[in-house]
Parts: sequence; structure tokens; C-alpha cells
Amino acid sequence: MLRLTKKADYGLMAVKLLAEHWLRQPDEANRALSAKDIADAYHIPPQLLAKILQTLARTGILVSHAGIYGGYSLARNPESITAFEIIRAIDGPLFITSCITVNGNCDLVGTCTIKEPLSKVNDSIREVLTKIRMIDMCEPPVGTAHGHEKTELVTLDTHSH
Amino acid sequence: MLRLTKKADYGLMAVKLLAEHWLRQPDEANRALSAKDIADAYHIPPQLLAKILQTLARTGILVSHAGIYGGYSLARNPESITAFEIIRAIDGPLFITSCITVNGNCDLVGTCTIKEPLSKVNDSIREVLTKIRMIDMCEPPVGTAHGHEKTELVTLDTHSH
DNA sequence: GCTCCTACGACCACTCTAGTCCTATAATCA
DNA sequence: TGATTATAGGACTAGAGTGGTCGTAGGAGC
Repeated sequence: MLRLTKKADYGLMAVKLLAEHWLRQPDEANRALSAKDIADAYHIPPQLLAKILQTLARTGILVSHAGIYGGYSLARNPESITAFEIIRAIDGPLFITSCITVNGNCDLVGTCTIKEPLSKVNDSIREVLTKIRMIDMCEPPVGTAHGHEKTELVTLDTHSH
Repeated sequence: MLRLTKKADYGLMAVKLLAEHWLRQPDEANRALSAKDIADAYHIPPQLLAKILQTLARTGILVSHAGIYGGYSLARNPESITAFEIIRAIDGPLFITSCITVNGNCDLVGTCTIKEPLSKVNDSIREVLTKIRMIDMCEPPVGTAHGHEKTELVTLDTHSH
């Protein structure tokens, strides 16, 4: 239950990578990564990721640059971009129940009695997601200093199966 | 995004009604309501609700009584039943990302970098839902006293768009 | 034995998700 | 100018999940 779509997952991963790239590139010029670069890094279908990045660009979270050496980069610095923004841009507005919709419609107008208690859950989730800034999701040790390997990012999948 | 299924909605509404019924019926005998009673009260498809209630009975949240004057009633008192239990019984376990699954599987094993930050979101949501007890969702003033209107619950849809 | 209820498997229409394909357009470089 | 590399976005599709129905079996009370 309550699963995000894969698109939102992909979007978060992409923006996280762009944020890390941003932190490693002090000059504004080289901050762009192409959709294909990001897709390759995570083994995501490139065309699908491209669409997601386009959506994020349309929302103003990313900026796009067409042409050779083009790609996507953050529109703002990664401190001001929250997980909530990204998820909402991709998956649409947050409504935990079928009752609560953009215009307040409900199939069960008048008979639904759980709308009010669950709208608090709504708010809580939004709050939690808003507190997660992209900079918080980046790898802490700044990277370039001591032979930062990409594979180091993979630390917590010690699962079987 | 992050919407519960209608089944979970229905389940919550049903258990809420059963909880209120429980509070109004001091004697254990008359605490059961049939699936049809509840479905009629909320204009929910009766057969669908029946399945939901069966699921909740199988999970131990409700107890069922076949035969005439049968139906469903709470298996425990409404203070000890949480929204989380009900939702999980109906919609399955809580995993916000496609990455986090029951056995830790991930399509993107090794490349997914957002699993760890989002598992905290997972925990937060679980905590919020666990704090909501069914008794908290019941109408406070015992209801029958002063012409209690259902429509009063609908208060927070002042959205445009 | 009749009636009212739960129990449950099978089935179906519909929507959403994830992904592909194709064409158009913009920017850079030789 | 033309080739290349990139974004932009519409059309489409297989498959999964959701919401709901139908039919049948069986338990309980009168």
C-alpha cells in the first residue's frame, strides 16, 4: 500500500544525482547531465527517464539545454528542492484517500466519515516529505576529496533473495 | 499520489461504524452489524464490502457471526484497533518505494540510491497511522444527543484548480 | 426446512503503470 | 549548411491492479 510510482522513484534518483553533480561542479557551465547519462548510471529505460526529466523541467525544478553537450541541471540549489516537490510534480497532488481530491469531490459525498481524520495523515506525510531536501539525500563526504567511488554509494543491500 | 485503495477506505469506514456501534451497545450480544447494514449506511457495493469485512475477520480485527441476526463486530475494543492495522490488512504491507519490499527486493539492486532516505518516510507514515486509534475516529458527543449532522464533517475543500 | 447471514472462488470491465516508438525541434560544431 | 547530439512530446501497447459482480457452498436461528 501507499507505494510511489516507479516514475517518482526514478525522478528522485535522477534529481539526487544532479544534486551531487551540482555540488561537485562549482562552475555553472558543466552542471548538465543528459537523460541518457543518468539512465545509464541507474539502468533506467532512457526514454522513460527523458519524459520524467521533461516533466520536472516543466515544473521548474530542472532546466533543460538542448543540443550537443546539453542535458538537464537543477534550476535551484539542492538545499531548496524537496522530495515532496519532485514527487508531486511526477505523481500529482497528495491525497491519501479517494475522498480528498483537488476540488473536494467525493464519491461518497455526505456519507464518507473518514475524510477529516485522514486529512491529518495527509498533512503529516506532506510535512515529512517536505522536510527531505535533496541536499540531505546526497552522499555526505563531498566526494572529490578522497577517491570517491560511485560504487561506494551502494551500501545497504545486504539482502538475500 | 500515495492514494489508499477504495477498499481500505471502505474498511476504515466500516470499522469506524462498528466501533461507534460497540460504544453504544454495552451488552456484547447486540454488537454485530451485517455487511449489508453497513453497505447501505454508506452506499457501498454490498458484495465488495462483504469481502473486505471477511478479510478483516481473517486478520482478527473483526469477528463474524453467520446466520440470522449475524454479522460482524469488533474482535477487540476500539481503543486497541489502529488505522494502520486495518489498512495493512486490506492493502498489504506499507512500502513507499518499489525498492522496499517484504524480502528487500529491488529491481535496481545496487543502483538504487534512494532506498535508505525513503525508508524513514516509510517509518513516519507507519507511525502516524499507528497513532490513529479507531476510538479517536468516532464521533465525540455520543451522537444521539443533539441532532448531530453528518454534513458537518465536510469542511476543508476550499481549493481552486 | 426456510431464511438470513457469512465464505470464497471465478470472473470481468476498466484504469493505471511502465515502457516503446516515432517525429519534430533546438543547439553545437566542423 | 549539414551532421550530430540533445530535448519535446504525441501515440501506442502489454500487463498489472482496482473495483465490482456472480454464483455457490455452508453455518445459524426460527
